[in-house]
Amino acid sequence: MSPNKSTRRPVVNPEPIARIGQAERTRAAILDAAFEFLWSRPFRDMTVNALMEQIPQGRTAFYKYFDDIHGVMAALLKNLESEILEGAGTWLSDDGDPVALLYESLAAEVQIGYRYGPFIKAVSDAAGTNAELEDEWNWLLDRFDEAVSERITADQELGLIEAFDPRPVATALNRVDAAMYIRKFGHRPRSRPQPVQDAITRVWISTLYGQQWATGHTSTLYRKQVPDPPEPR
Amino acid sequence: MSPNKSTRRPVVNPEPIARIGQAERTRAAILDAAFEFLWSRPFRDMTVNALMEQIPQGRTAFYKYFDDIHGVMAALLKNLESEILEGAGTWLSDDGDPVALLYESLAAEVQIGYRYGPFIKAVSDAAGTNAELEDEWNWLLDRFDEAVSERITADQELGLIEAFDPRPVATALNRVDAAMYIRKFGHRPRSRPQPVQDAITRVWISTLYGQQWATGHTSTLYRKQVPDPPEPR
DNA sequence: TTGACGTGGTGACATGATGTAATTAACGTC
DNA sequence: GACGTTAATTACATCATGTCACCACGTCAA
Repeated sequence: MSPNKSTRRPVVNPEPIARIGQAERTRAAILDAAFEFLWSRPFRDMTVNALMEQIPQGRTAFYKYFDDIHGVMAALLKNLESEILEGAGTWLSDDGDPVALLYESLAAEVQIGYRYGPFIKAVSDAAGTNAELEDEWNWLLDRFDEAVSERITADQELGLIEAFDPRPVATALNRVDAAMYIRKFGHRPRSRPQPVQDAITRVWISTLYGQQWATGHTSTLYRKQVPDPPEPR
Repeated sequence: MSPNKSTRRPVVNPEPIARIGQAERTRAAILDAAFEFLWSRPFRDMTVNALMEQIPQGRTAFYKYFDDIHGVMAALLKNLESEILEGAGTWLSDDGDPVALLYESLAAEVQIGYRYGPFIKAVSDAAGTNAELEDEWNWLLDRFDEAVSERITADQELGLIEAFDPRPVATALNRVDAAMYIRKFGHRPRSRPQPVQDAITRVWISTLYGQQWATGHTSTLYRKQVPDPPEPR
């Protein structure tokens, strides 16, 4: 292991010890600043300047870590992707009463949609301004469509769901969810999650398993004449 | 009625005759150029420059007619609004078999969604980049929600639709449509309209009137193992 | 100790889109 | 022929973006 004169340097520990992780920390600081920014302001106001004013480094340091502002969104989306994906997995894989499992899945998904509402809206907005990000976002949504589609097919073979072309219906149902999260949870103050969950659940269950299963699963009894005001906060 | 010397000028015909309408024609030319642009390229590429290169006037003439590029989108949206609104009116107002009327309404709406797909996507994208336009777009969608909600309430009182909070369900159903048009008809080549119409129809009818009415109204028989390729064009 | 090297960061600059202000050309009216 | 109005242009200021050359600092080998 003794390096001779012609060896440039040992391959181990190539980076200066004291500065290891500095790049990672700066990069993480940018991502944090972006996420925090999007919590209170729309994506359209998020400039490189606005982000870098929140951390000690100057503006151009940004370009050491990301190509542009959409690169930040792509990175944030990737971070979140796993959490989003695992949230709604119950109905997609488990055995048991399909209606009950679907209900549980949707409830969990609505929680995630509520929690990340402003960020989901930001990704959707950002996708409109950048082709690559649009592709990634659509690709993620398409994976949902595919997963739901497969589950529909399985239940159709079991006779639990009527025979119809599953893919477009899966797309339609998934779009309900995304659109509702963006619309109802995208801006603060966010709407109350319960009516959103009830509506989504009703649409999914009615479409897939039949109306008779839908009513029992809306957790609040609906009484006419009682409007529901948006939640303060 | 004879004007005396102190009268500035007669109120009639205040503009020079030969140039009457020039402004209107230029404005219309800008709107035409914008619409044509959006037919083949995404909103994010539509700059003032790109628009004004398509007509004889120079770039800055643009600002005589619109505040910015979003002003163009707002004007286009207003032009289209009437057509969009009248298309889906059948189910909302007429008497007769509600399922059949809903089916007709959705079929008409899908036609409009197909025809204006790229433009609808452009409006949606533009709404993400401008607060005023976002408000107008949401306001238009909300009017749909309100109209559908009223129709649901009416049919609930007739016992045709189960009792549930109509507003969130109306929102959810309308978002299915908008999201599907944007996703399936937003880029060219557009997807075939029929599977979209079938899926939307199924979701709406199942949710409102019950699954048993849905199947008869999907116009193509679904056979498994037959994938549907996107339409060329 | 010293000099080469790699890392993280900065300042100056070029670019491109935007929007405004002063100005002009055309034309009709009086 | 002077005047006013309208449509449009030229010149300019601004702002966000992205790149490039350079620097400061610390490590390591000689």
